[in-house]
Parts: sequence; C-alpha cells; structure tokens
Amino acid sequence: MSLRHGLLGLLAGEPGSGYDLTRRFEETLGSIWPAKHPQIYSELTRLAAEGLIEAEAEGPRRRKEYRITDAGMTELRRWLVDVEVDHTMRLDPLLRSLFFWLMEPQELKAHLDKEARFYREKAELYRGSAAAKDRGDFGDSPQTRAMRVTIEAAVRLYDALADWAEWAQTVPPAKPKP
Amino acid sequence: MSLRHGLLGLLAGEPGSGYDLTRRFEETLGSIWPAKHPQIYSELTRLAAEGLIEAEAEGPRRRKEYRITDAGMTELRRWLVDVEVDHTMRLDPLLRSLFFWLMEPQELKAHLDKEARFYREKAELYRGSAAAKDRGDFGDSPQTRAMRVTIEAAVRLYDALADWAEWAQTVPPAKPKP
DNA sequence: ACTCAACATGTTTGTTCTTACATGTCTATT
DNA sequence: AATAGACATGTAAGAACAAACATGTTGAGT
Repeated sequence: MSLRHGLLGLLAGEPGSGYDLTRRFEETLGSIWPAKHPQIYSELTRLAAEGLIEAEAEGPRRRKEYRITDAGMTELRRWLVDVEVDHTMRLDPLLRSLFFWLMEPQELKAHLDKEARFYREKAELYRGSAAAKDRGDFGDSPQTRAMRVTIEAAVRLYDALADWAEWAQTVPPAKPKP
Repeated sequence: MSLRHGLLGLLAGEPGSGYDLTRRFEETLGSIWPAKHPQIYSELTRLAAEGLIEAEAEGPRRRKEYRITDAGMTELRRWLVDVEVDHTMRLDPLLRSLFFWLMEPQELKAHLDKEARFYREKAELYRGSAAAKDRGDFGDSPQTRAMRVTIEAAVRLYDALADWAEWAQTVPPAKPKP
C-alpha cells in the first residue's frame, strides 16, 4: 500500500488537488508506480478522513486543494524510516523469459529486438531528464536532488534490461539431445 | 493477469500439483512474480474449469496432479507471441527514493547501506545459480537455458540496484539557499 | 451566443492479490 | 499406540487496483 505514501510524499513537496496529483503521479512516477485517478481520488478521501491531509475551501469547479498535515508528515517519515522496504518485483518481461524455450527462434528474436529497443528508449528518455537536471534546468532544491537520484535508478534499470535483452540474443538455444 | 500464464508455463515444463507449483513458483519466481498458495489454488481450479489444464486421478492426501492440455499450450503460446508485454514496474524502493529529501543524512545513509547490501546479496545469490548452470549442474535442456536467461536478468537488475544505492551515497544533499 | 476541448471529480463493477482461518493426511519418532 | 511435524488443500474476508461509466465546469475560439 505505497500509493498512500506516494501521495503523502508528493503533497509534502507542494499542495495540490486530486487532478494535480494524478498528473504528477503520471509524470514523475508513471514508470515506477502507476496509479489511475479513481484510486487516487478515493485514497485522498481516506487520507483526509484520517487527518493525514486536509483540504482548503473549494476552488473553481469544486477543485479541492489538499495539503499535508503534521500528522501526515509524521506518518510519512515513519514510513520512510521505520517501515521495511518492500522488495517485491513483479516483472512480466522476466516471467516471460522463463518460457522462451516455447518460442520459435524468429519469434524470440523479434521479441528481444523489440524489448531491447523499448528499454533503450526509456533509458535515453531518463538520461535526458538526468542531463537536464544536471544542467540546472530544474533548479537545485532538495526535492529535485531526490528526483535526480530516482531518475538515475530508472536509467540504470532500463539500461540493464536493454543490455540483457541484447545479451539474450547471443545465447544459442539448446540442441536437441546433446 | 500473468500468474495464469506463469502456471501454464511451469506446467508446460512438467506436471505438478498445487503444492508443487506453489513451491516452484516460490523457488524460481519468488523474486520476480510472488504468489501465495490461495491464489495459486484458485487459479488452478479456474484453469481446469476452462480446460487449459487437467488433473489426473487423485494421489495420496487428495493430491491432484495437473498437466497442461493442448488448449493450454495454445493459450500459452498465444500469450508469449501475441500479447503485449506489460512493462509496468512497481518498485517501492524507487518510490521511496523520491522522498529521500525528507530523511536525515544519517537515516539516509543507513537506509542506502542496507539497500545496497540487500541487492548485492541477491545478485551474488543469482550469480551463484548462473555459475552452477554454466558448470552444467542442472543439465542443458531448453528449459534450463531459458532459466539461465532469466537468472541473468536478475543478476543484472540486482547489481544495477546495488550500484545505484552505492552511487546515491555520493550525491550530497542540497545546501539550503545556494 | 455557441461549441469544443481541456479541466476536474467522482461512482460502479469486477479482478487480483493478501491475510487469516480451517482442515485433513502421511511419516517418522518415541 | 501416540503424537509431532511436514505435507497438502482449501475457504473467507478484505484491500488494492483497473476499466468503464457518469457528470459537470471553464476558457478559448468562432
């Protein structure tokens, strides 16, 4: 249940409405923690009910701007410091790789080519963001520094996956009856 | 919904009971696609109802050994070849990294040390499996070759994360008001 | 004045996954 | 013969997540 803390964390940076947060989630976290708006809105309602966030008066088109409360800040820091990291990975591409032996060589080649391209593109994308940050395009707040660290992880992970997909092409299939 | 195809894939390798599959899932897929036994049992029931797998007569302690049917094999290959890969990643550790700016330097150091150790250990573990496979400990079937490829991905991902956690320590926190 | 696109916020329904509960069997040891 | 521990299979309740449905507002352009 990290969506909860993801929202708290974003609100710790700056206040925002459900719509804002949906976009910020999509932009900054899209690849590492996808969340759709229905889930975000209902989580915000629950967070507000628990007093971890609060909304000021409604703005135009009943927009509610939420900000984090002291209790929310405490909870967020508790999560960061005291709660065990969840190291679960659920990677469809790796699951599939276990079953590569069921694919025809040309199917596998096509698959790995496509995967490698996808990952390399993602890596390039994040490399671009990292460079922009390093040039100072986003300023140099504590928040942007943290984001720079996250981006670095994305770059490294996607590069690792791209390298892997290329490497996998060099592994010959087992010969029948050695 | 890849658990479904994970099970089909394992059964394509060799038949097994719910209990077997729970253990095989845990062993071979534990890090990349965790699944608990209640989910596995119910998915097996559903797969059997759809005719993608079938159970022979019950063994001791009403153990049912399932094997994949032709229809199941067709479905598995359809998934492998025709269904878009789901590139979703949901990585709690990366989510947290976005909020590193809320942690005290010594808390962050402790966190990153622990993370780096964790990932490096995992990488070593899988490196060991890879070496065992390369020595021929597991034979050289198409299945084990595919598993070797999956293991390589795990090694590379965990190494990448370990490197990242170490690298992150070298990033100084932003000075207040530059 | 009209209309379209983007803004903004929800509810409903169904699936997936986790946690806790519940039960029964076989084997080896005492 | 009793029993403990590993084997083996399930159900129930609830949380998390996704997809589809539904509604209303504002601003910009015509």
